[in-house]
Amino acid sequence: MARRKTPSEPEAGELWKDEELARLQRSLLAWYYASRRDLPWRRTRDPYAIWLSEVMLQQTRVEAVIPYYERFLERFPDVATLASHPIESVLPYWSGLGYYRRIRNFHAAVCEVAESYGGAVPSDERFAELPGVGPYTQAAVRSIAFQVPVPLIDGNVERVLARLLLCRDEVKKASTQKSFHAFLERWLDRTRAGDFNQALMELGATVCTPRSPRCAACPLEASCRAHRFGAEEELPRLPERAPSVDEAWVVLVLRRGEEPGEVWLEPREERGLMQGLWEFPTWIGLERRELARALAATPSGAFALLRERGVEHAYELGRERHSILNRRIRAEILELPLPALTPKPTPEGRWVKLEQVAELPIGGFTKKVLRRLSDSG
DNA sequence: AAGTCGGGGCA
DNA sequence: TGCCCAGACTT
Repeated sequence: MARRKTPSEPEAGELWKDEELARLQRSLLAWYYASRRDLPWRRTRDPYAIWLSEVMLQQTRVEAVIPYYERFLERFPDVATLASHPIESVLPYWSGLGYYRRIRNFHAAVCEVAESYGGAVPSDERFAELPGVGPYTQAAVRSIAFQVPVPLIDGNVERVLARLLLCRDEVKKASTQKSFHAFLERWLDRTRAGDFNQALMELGATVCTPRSPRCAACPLEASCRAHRFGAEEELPRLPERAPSVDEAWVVLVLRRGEEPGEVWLEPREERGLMQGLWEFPTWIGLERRELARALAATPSGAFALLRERGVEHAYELGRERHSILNRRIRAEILELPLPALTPKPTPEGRWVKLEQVAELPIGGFTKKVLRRLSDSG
């Protein structure tokens, strides 16, 4: 009888014997207890803190999250504290971390927990109804903070399973996710779901890495089908990424007053990219050729662009590289002496004391420019 | 199912 | 320079 894919056909995972899954479960957990990293959110059992860590860790590396996590938790240690502060005073603690929608959703969700759940994070299915809580975060918080026996799938788990099962389908496809979920339902240690889930992610983060996986150190090596066929590096299959685009910025720094003085900042629109974040006036979208030509001139080719706009003098503060999503940005930062270009406070912008910039939400690039200003006095 | 949404570190 | 990270939401 010919093999054919039907919904009733056993999922790939069901080809594994219970006995082998039980053995792999034990070696994975043993490895985890012996090798896990000491991370801040592994030192707490507080659902709020664990939830915060999971939100920060979305699409963001552990090392990048740690300082933000500690600063945020110090300022907003619990549901009641966070819920009692407006989003405007919370946003600055996310400045530079990226994906700013996450903190807006988290704040809204925590407010809902304060109002509708008496401040107690719900451990049941209602948790998944909160804004910003998707399939991954729902399973992560419920299993890690409440020991609810639900499996989870993140980028690490996708990689480990694609290799272990030698799955050549795109891991993001709904059908692949479904078969991974079915496999995990069998493999999951239901008495220690939180540890099991973290073990799988930890393995993906530290051993079963995207490139050069350390198979010799892997507790699943003997059973890994990709390793058996030397196919580790080919997996997992991910959807194609949009090609990156070069972008050139000219960033204008306007200062006034005694050092450290004030700088002129403008808020981004309340829609689209980095909504509501404050930034220096910026000319964006110059052609690479145009900026290259401008930068090639002396002392700064961008001055030519300024002259076209009636500005005669400017100091070059330096150049900066930055990346936002698929954009690779090269920026030239210019300081314009007043009154070369003197803006008036409007709803679109205002003077901000340098010591008070930290109270405004800003992005990673603005942060880099500000660091330059304080470093150079 | 595809597009949007940050930023950084590493081979 | 390309890759991808403890994803969720909108269309």
